Amino acid sequence: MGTREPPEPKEIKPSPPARRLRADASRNREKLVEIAATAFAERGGNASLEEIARQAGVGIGTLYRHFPTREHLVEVLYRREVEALCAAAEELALREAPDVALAEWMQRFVDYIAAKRGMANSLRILFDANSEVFANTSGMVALALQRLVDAAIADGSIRSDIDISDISQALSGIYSAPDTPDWRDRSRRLVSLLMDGLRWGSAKARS
Amino acid sequence: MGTREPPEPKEIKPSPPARRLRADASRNREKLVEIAATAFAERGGNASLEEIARQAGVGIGTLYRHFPTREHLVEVLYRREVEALCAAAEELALREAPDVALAEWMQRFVDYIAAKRGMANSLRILFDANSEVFANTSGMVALALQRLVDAAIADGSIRSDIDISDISQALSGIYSAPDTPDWRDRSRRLVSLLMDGLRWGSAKARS
DNA sequence: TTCAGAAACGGAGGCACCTCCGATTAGTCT
DNA sequence: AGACTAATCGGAGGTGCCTCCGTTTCTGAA
Repeated sequence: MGTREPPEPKEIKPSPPARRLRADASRNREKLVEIAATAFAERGGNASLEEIARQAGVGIGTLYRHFPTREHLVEVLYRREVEALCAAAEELALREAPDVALAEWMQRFVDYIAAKRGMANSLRILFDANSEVFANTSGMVALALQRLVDAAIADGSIRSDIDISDISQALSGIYSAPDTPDWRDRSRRLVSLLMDGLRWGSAKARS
Repeated sequence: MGTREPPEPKEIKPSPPARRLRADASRNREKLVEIAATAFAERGGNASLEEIARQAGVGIGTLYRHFPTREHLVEVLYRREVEALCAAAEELALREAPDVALAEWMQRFVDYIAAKRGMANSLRILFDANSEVFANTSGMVALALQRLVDAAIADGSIRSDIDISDISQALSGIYSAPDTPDWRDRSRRLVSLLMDGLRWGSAKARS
């Protein structure tokens, strides 16, 4: 399998008007994204596009029309997952106590990032080609985190003298740890450790 | 052309004993390196290995036996060029006045790095897989630079209150400038500007 | 010089990438 | 309903990657 240079970047740009897709087209696109999501999750950035097309019951040409390059496809999947992650934040905020929601979400975030390791290269290329993607998505994630943190502070369940950049940095330490078999357990412990730190000195702890 | 992830790193390690190659083998290897050097220079990191084998009048299998991965080949070419660069330093030191030698060599260095832009990806993978390569080669280059600078300082033709890390940083500013058509002219001017700075306040300038 | 074994050769084959274009079909107009 | 057409489909085809293994070439010892 080659490890060639990226081809000349071939503009990854938003398709301007985006007239409504024909029924079959949008069906196929949907199916492709679905299949691609699991394929990339399983096989990492090396998933075969032909295999994806085959599993989606679609010709390779159709895949390439919808996603002219591997990076287009990666972009769509990436956005999709970021949105899911942010949606999870809102959902957790409604369902759980603020500090529990925050803890749970941080764990998901770490899992999510860890899963992306195998695609580092594709993502790097994507961000190079279209830095907007990175700006948008990281903004969304920061916003989700901000809300969870604000809620937990307002509720008095975590201390108020930290901000999300502190937390981001702590999280990055966790997910960049070496990739051992017990990685996930370790990261769970670290996240809960972090949470304990956040709870310490909170209004509730003081009371 | 794919932009897949790197395959699992497949050990790029020194071949320990390296028994003498059979005559035909070393002939072929030589030819391959030769051809590959120009192919990579022209087409960047995307040069086709099959094309290289073909031009060398050799089967693709032969190429892969000598260089099991693209990165092995890149490594050999890279080392070769670094050695040439260092050899040029010695040669210039003998032939030219110390400050002229330094100026000329810095220009070559910048050209050299600029030529490597297209292979950034392959080099990155190579360095990840075998960081020794990077350590060795950058050490060699630093040493070459050190000698030229020492000679020029000893000779009094440049100031003595700088060290090579200052110069390295200045050079990196030059070669990381945007890749416009007049890039080379600009870099020549910048190098000569840097040289003037180095000469200023030197023993000779003071006298 | 001869020859046997080791070493090297080289290309067929299998998979993947991506393009191109004739066949097919969804949606629209009469 | 039926015809029209633009959008979509899908796969053949050319190229590249890399592996595998039967064939050829070299070399050192007899």
